[in-house]
Amino acid sequence: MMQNKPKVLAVCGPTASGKTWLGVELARLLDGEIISADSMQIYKGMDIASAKPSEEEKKGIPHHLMDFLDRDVTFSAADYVVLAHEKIRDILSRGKFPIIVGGTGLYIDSLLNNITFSESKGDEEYRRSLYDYAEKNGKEALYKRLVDADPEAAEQIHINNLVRVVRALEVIHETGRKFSELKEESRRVESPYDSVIIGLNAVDRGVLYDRINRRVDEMVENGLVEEARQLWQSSPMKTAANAIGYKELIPYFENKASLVECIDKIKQETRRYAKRQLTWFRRNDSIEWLMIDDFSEKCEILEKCKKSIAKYGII
RNA sequence: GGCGCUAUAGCCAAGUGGUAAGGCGUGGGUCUGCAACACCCUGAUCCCCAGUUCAAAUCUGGGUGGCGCCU
Repeated sequence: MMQNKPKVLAVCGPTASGKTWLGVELARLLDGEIISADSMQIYKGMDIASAKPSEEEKKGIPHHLMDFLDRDVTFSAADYVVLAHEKIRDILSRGKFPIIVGGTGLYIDSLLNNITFSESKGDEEYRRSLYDYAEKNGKEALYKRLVDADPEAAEQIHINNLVRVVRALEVIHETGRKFSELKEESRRVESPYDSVIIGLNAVDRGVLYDRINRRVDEMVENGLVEEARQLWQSSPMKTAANAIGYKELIPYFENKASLVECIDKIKQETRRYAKRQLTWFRRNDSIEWLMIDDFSEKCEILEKCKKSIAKYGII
């Protein structure tokens, strides 16, 4: 363990677990600034669906990498990592404490583990040709190409996972190297940070699901449907098109489903998303978990959190 | 009160004599440039009782529940 690496704090957990609130409180406590690690809050607009904090909720704490990209721009974990490292350096140079807050597991892990993504930026045309190939010859045939080119990578990617098979082949095509080798090399450089990760979760899954359901209802009260309608009628989105809360409402706009049905769908998709987030974070055993249903008051969570980070010498 | 229909996993639902499809949800998992993505794994002895038969979720009778109609 290197001694003089700067300390960085991260708050992760499933959606609706209270990350935003805890992050702000910690920032106030530690004289810190927040760097969002959320693949949707990155975008401008989409305020309600992505549950961006209001100015009031931010309590004057600077929030970085949030609300700065146009919706028609593609963004990825590789882009995120570059920007986030910059922000951390910047915050540290001003003597402030960087706090990463978000639910996008890939972003957080890539940043904290200092993953260096391969040079391959993505060749749209080649990518399309791979999908065409799969369409014409079957996904088995495409998978076979990966097995031949990089058996180690093929072993780790399921034959049905077209998206990943295509990406691996694309990287191999562009770099002339094996995907599995590049992946191996990407971990070589040690992280420049000494990170402490706080994870928020509920012992009782039902507690989390109730919060999600309630929050979706609040979003609707706050104008989610109008926000969605505007996006639906406006420019096409790239990465942002994946956001939960918009695509589920389209059947309603097209008069193919009732509003209630669509809202229920949003709740369900959000619950499933939370579950996936949990499987992602749970495998990281360096996370200090805080169970939100153990506390009746928010301040108790903060107190418990202070104790957790005190162990790492942060306070 | 009478007549008809129906009863399969949390929900929807195939199967009409040979030993329970599928979908959804749920739970678990994978994840290195779209990650709020993509993908994988996951469950039942068929309402109850009796009978027919080598063999019944599948046929017969009765019971119970639901749906519809009639007086």
